[in-house]
Amino acid sequence: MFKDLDPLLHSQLRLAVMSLLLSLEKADFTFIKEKTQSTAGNLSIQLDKLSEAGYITIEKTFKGKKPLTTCRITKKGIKAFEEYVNNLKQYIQR
Amino acid sequence: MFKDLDPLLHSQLRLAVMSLLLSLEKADFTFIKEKTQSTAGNLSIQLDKLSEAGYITIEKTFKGKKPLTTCRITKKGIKAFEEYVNNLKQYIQR
DNA sequence: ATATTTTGGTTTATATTATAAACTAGTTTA
DNA sequence: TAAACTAGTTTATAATATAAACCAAAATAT
Repeated sequence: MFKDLDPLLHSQLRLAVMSLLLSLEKADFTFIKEKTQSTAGNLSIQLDKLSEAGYITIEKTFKGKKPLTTCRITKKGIKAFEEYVNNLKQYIQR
Repeated sequence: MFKDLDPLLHSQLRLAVMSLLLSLEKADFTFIKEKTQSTAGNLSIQLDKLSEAGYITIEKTFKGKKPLTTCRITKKGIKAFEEYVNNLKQYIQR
């Protein structure tokens, strides 16, 4: 009846990150932080978890002299997101 | 951009309970336990939290000699659920 | 030139939440 | 009458989220 919801995606911040990346090709740390209104510490940890799971890639470079962390969603991440949304529909569809 | 998701509803088990009650008028403990595939202990705690928040009512009676715990969703619960779903749409709508 | 603040993060500690295991009280079945 | 089952609750532990503290380099102000 109720399919399990991927616990990695069933988190407000991680879901927001995935939602952003899904429509954006790529996004850097600061941009994601602003859009999701998260603290840097929390975002850092949640990005690591998504990366750890293979749902996003994290690339650390420099823009001029400043560090730049760029995130992208992976195919695996897109698939997981879609499945999550499908499962979630069972819970919220009236 | 991303509205906060009511943390009380952003939990797989509590959301499933609310989803059930929304379409069912009332449901007893054992029925909810079966439908949600949850353990009694976890369900007991999550029902208390929903009740504590005023999202459901819990009525304890007896069916013959056995205890019977009946749950119903409240108006406040329905409203909270609808708002949760609305907010959630920002995250999952493609 | 040097002290102060800002940027772009990470790490560590703590509070919250979820879950499992153990327990209670009474009932039915063997 | 002992064993097992029903219908839960309570307590302990594991997992998660979050905040606070920290770090290094760069930019800005004095």
